[in-house]
Amino acid sequence: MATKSRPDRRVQRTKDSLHFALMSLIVEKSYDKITVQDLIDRANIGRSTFYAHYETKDDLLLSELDRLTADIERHLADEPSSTAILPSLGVFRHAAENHREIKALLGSKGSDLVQRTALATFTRRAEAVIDEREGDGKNGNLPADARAAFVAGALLALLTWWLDNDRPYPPETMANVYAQSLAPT
Amino acid sequence: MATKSRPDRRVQRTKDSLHFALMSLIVEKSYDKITVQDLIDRANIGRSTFYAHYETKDDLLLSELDRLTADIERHLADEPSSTAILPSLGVFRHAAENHREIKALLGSKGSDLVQRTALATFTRRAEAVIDEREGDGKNGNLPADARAAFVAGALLALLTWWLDNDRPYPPETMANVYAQSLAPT
Amino acid sequence: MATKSRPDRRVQRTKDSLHFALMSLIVEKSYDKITVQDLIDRANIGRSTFYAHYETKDDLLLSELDRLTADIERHLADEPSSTAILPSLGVFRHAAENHREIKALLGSKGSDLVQRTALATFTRRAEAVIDEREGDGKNGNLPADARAAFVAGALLALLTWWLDNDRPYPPETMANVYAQSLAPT
Amino acid sequence: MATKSRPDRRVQRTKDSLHFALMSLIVEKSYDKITVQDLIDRANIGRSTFYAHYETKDDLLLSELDRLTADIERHLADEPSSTAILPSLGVFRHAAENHREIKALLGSKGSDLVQRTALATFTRRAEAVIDEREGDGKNGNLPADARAAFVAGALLALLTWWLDNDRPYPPETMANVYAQSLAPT
DNA sequence: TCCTAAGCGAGACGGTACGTCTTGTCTTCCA
DNA sequence: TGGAAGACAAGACGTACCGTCTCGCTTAGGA
Repeated sequence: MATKSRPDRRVQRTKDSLHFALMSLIVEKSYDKITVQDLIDRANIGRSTFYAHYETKDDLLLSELDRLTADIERHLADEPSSTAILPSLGVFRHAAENHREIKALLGSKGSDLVQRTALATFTRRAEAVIDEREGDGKNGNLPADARAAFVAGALLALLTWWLDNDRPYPPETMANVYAQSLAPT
Repeated sequence: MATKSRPDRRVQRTKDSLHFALMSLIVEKSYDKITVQDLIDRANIGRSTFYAHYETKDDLLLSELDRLTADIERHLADEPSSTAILPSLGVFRHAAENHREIKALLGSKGSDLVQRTALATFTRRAEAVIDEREGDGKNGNLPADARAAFVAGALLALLTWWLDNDRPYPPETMANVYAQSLAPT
Repeated sequence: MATKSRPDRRVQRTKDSLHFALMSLIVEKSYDKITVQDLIDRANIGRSTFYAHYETKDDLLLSELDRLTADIERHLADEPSSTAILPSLGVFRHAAENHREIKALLGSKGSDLVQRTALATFTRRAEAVIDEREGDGKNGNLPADARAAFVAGALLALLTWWLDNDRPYPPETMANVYAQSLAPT
Repeated sequence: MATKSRPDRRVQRTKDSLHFALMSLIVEKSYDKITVQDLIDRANIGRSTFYAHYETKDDLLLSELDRLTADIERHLADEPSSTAILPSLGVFRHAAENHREIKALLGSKGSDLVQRTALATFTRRAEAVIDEREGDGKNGNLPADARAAFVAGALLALLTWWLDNDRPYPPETMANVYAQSLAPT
């Protein structure tokens, strides 16, 4: 039969309200002090409506994160990773443009869930790049997974520090710190 | 008047019970699923006794952390930091010896509170070392605080990854990954 | 605006459960040994639901009392108070009919809060009657408030004693004791 | 040997302190808001010292009560109970003399434990008097126990009301209210 | 254009954990 | 060596959220 009726326009409106509510609340207090009640009050929706769309508060957060992750992964992929394993200039530039949003999620007000997810993304990407270059044989004596954890952790820590301190240097400087702190591969 | 009466021996016994309870529980489930009730059941103490000694669950965690931080900082300080800014071999060796405890606190079962505290410790230490070497003029064009965030984040990420994956390589290999991934200073 | 939304049917069900729970518990142990936990276990409701409807355990008790007080006051008012200031036969008869409930609240298992409230009700009523008859001039030399306290205390004590001793005499005898023990006005 | 220790003078000192502490606290807040901690703070004694002498807070209260009860019972017994079953003038006079203490225990700030104990004392006494007069045959048709409950309750209520309202009339007036409100026996 | 199913707000509910408070017991230290 | 100090286990308190639920109202979209 497949009635597959067109999705109700109201659903998207509700999700948008929640998205907006979360981002506006996270500026005011750290993520884990935000309650579901806060969210639904701010979004002007009913309690059950929230749970109709998201299983938990973290579920909502992850749906925010999905959009950001996609963006960042694109930046990691697009840029030719010259010397460094993870190309960072694009990431810092993107973070500068959306700094309010990204700082909220990634910074000290955010959730460690975001940090963990981001670290996993970076690590996966780094591992892929290393595996690809493996043919060189260079540094083959050092385990690839550990090296991936290193570069991913370094980049994420640098990015988080930069945002938490309100971007004291331009993206170019940050990319330089990253590239020149790493041993040439 | 400074009555300064000798501390009741029972107090230490209670704190020890709680320390043991926390460490044994964190092996079973992640830190933020542990309730105060779990702790006092395991430690066989009364609810109010817990709150007589610690303000919150996090307070207890931090008191665990204090001991570990002191240990690790000693290892960071003792070792002559040859090339790398943060000398890592001692840290990995120490972590290997106390891996159960440190994995519990630092790993994915632990709290991001521990991660944040450890990162702050590492960063502070790195900044001190960089400032000290500043005389060299080398790399003086790159901001010291950002470089500190980089090395601290990299070391902590590497350490956390290593412990979470049950130490797949010996400490010496890990220290090598760390040292050789960093650009020579 | 007077939104005056229709009362949720569930609310009444919850209150009924609590009413029933209290009355069934007070038979088993004296009122002040009953905990809020006992009540919500017996009523099969959640802890916060209890506090959504009543501020404290006493608040629930008073809400029970309100119904009883209304009943009793009606009996005091309806009966032509022939000789005695407070007409008692109706009260004893009413108490006989609802003896389980009234004994629970008023008797030694109940709370002194109930005693105090009942005494206040009786005293108020007695004072009203005395004031009304004041025209007679009789006994005008004795203070009305003290006389009211006397008759109210006597009736309440008699009633309480009667219930606590499982009504050893019929209501008519009790009303006689009351009426004939009082000096004719 | 015969250590047969003379009661340690300190014991009496401790009890006195507690007596004083209770009486001074009951002026400030109602009996059941007073905690054991309040008592021992005020009396400047250790917690275990309190429990060495009294089983509970009520136990201390009852020990206060014992002294008062003895006094009052003497007044009930001494006076020739002319017409009324319970002779009241002595009681009111005694209560006037010790009004601070007796109001504290018997009044609205006190405990219903005191009320119950006092009521029992009065009732027992009244029953004794009625039994003694039984020979007359007068009123023999009315049950003695109920009549005792009546007169005891009336006297206690009158006394309590009088003290709670800060003795608005002299003891003689109160005794008159009592005597003339009762039917002549 | 109507009508019906859905989405929705409002909020009651059972539960769980919190941090506080008080009780009566038990241990330690001091005078 | 006995009493003051106070740590302790136990458990009730009232509060805060959670995730589920029931209720009518509103409203979009297919007929």
